[in-house]
Amino acid sequence: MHPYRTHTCGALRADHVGAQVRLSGWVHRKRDHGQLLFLDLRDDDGLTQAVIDVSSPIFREVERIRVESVVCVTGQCVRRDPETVNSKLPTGEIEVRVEQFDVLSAAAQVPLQVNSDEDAGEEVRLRHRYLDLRRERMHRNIQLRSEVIFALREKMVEQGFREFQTPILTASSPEGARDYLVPSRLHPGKFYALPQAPQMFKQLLMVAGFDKYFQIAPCFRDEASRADRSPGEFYQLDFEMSFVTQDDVFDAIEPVLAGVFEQFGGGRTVDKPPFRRIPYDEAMLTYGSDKPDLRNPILLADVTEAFRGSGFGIFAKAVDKGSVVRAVPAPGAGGRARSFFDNFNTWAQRQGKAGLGYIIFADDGTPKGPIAKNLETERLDRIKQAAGLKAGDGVFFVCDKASEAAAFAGTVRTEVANALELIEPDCYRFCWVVDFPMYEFDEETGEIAFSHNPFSMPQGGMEALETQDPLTIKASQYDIVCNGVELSSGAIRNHLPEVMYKAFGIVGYSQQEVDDRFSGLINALKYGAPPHGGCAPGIDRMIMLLADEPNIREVIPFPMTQRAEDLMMGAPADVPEDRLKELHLKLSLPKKKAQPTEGAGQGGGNSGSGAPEAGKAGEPGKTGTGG
RNA sequence: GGGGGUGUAGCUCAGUAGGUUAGAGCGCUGGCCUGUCACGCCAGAGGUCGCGGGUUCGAGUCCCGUCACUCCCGCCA
Repeated sequence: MHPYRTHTCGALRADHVGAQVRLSGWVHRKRDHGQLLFLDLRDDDGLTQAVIDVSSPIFREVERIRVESVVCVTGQCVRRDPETVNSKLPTGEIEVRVEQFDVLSAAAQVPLQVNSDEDAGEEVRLRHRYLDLRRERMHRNIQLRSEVIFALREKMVEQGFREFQTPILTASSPEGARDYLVPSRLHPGKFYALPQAPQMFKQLLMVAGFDKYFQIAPCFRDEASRADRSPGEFYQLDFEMSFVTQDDVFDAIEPVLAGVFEQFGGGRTVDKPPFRRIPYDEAMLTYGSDKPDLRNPILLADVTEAFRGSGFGIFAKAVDKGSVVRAVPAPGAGGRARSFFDNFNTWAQRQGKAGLGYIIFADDGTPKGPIAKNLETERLDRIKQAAGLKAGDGVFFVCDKASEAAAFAGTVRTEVANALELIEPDCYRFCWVVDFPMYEFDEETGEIAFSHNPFSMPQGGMEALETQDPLTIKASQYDIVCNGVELSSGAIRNHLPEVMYKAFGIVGYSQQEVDDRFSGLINALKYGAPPHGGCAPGIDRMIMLLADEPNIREVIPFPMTQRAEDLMMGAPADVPEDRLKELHLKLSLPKKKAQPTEGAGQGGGNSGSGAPEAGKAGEPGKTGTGG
């Protein structure tokens, strides 16, 4: 007999009755009746009940075992009496009579309860992640993650893609997020950067003639985290294709995404390819967002003209000064109490906005509310028409500069739909947002800047760059969005060096600077580069959607805290002086506020992390180069 | 960098208007219980109320500072 197990804990069924079996696993739960004891034994595969009674010489020993200990149980698989069958368990028709019992590893009292759905605090969960991951929900999430990634690989290969690896130690990429840096021992004062994405490498693979690339790519960014943004590192399904148009890219990835969501979406409705395509400008106007949630039926409307020169002075004046008015319909809210609308107004003010005007159309169509009193019937009709309103509806108004109005109307759209419970349940709604602007005006610097990826091909190519106002040029840039979550962005790339120089010239880079900063890529483009493009959907976010988790850390086995610390491993950590010396580094730490040093660490007990208290390690990253 | 929330037993939380001995459930320890499956019953141990300072006759509660976790803005595809 195998020293540990003949079966896994989810395997035994009625047809195993009579067999001599051996199971190993964790003691999930104990039910001690004094003369009779039940043990639920758990492993990756499932749960099996083991039973022993007082007549056994090892009864006392089994009785002493603590939950979460790892044990090996040997005995006969027996059928349960019909009245004691547990229909909730796949193994519920049988149980194992304990004849031999070996403790493989005893557990101390656990700091969080594995066998409970009760949520533990995030800090405890992260500090003892191996215990947290034993819990059913987390265990399922991580298993799902594995299956989704396998399916993605399978489907990408089916589409003719090949998987490649690209360097982790690489050069700092000039645009975008802050890099994580790795000091070089052999090159004093120089640093590698961890890739924010394998962007340039995948383009170089295209130049190298590999037609279709993909990678489950780790990406590193030293930026603040959010509920949907993992601190430090995350994964993308990174891919790139040669000799393609935007439509070819969409055609390639849509079946992969739709397929995975179909397969793992738990029966929720999934949009069929081709997904809707929404131009950026329309997205901002109609949804108030560049990542529209299509589950939300509310469509915004521009009603600026209805207020121009109207009796509602606040808006009329603002419009004269260049503001716009966006209408956010609240379908069916006409019957709601006045307080429903006023609460939105106070909510808006708490957000630092001027307020949120509204009109209520009663069931007989009578317009009510302070704004309605100041508008003539023609104006009201115009608003009704533009926003698609009917009797029994409400409508909110956002009045502000165009960009702010769009963004806030988008927020209101979400809030109103939530309040009215209008979000379509149990579905995945996909769309592409296309035609992003190539450039934007940077209010802070007063200069023109790339609005997204600088390596995208401007629509209209060289001619557009030479003849158009830069702020009107669109990029061949697109985002894929699911349920209002931005899964990724992608682009048809700029593969022409002259166009590249020109594009960078517009934001103030000289040819020399472009050569200096992107030498790898720009040189490669000079030796025959295929037109190419791709995209990189975020894998963690996909799994988050599939697992229906509100937080991305719930689908990552070992995430860091919001401040990018690993509480379990103690990273980032101080390093000994001689290691710094070897790397030619000298610390120049920020001044600490004078503060009596705290006593012993707050970890207390046997946290087991082994991390020395080490005071408050100064901000990492503020390292100055030596010599 | 800024704003919000949270921090009380190993875990999840309650703690009323500042008042004497800080509670509950789970877990833990001991006892009882032969068909439970969130087993049940009885008893017990366990608390620097995150930390530091202040106000007060008196602080878990009020004030200031600080730390940690978290949500949001900035930032970031």
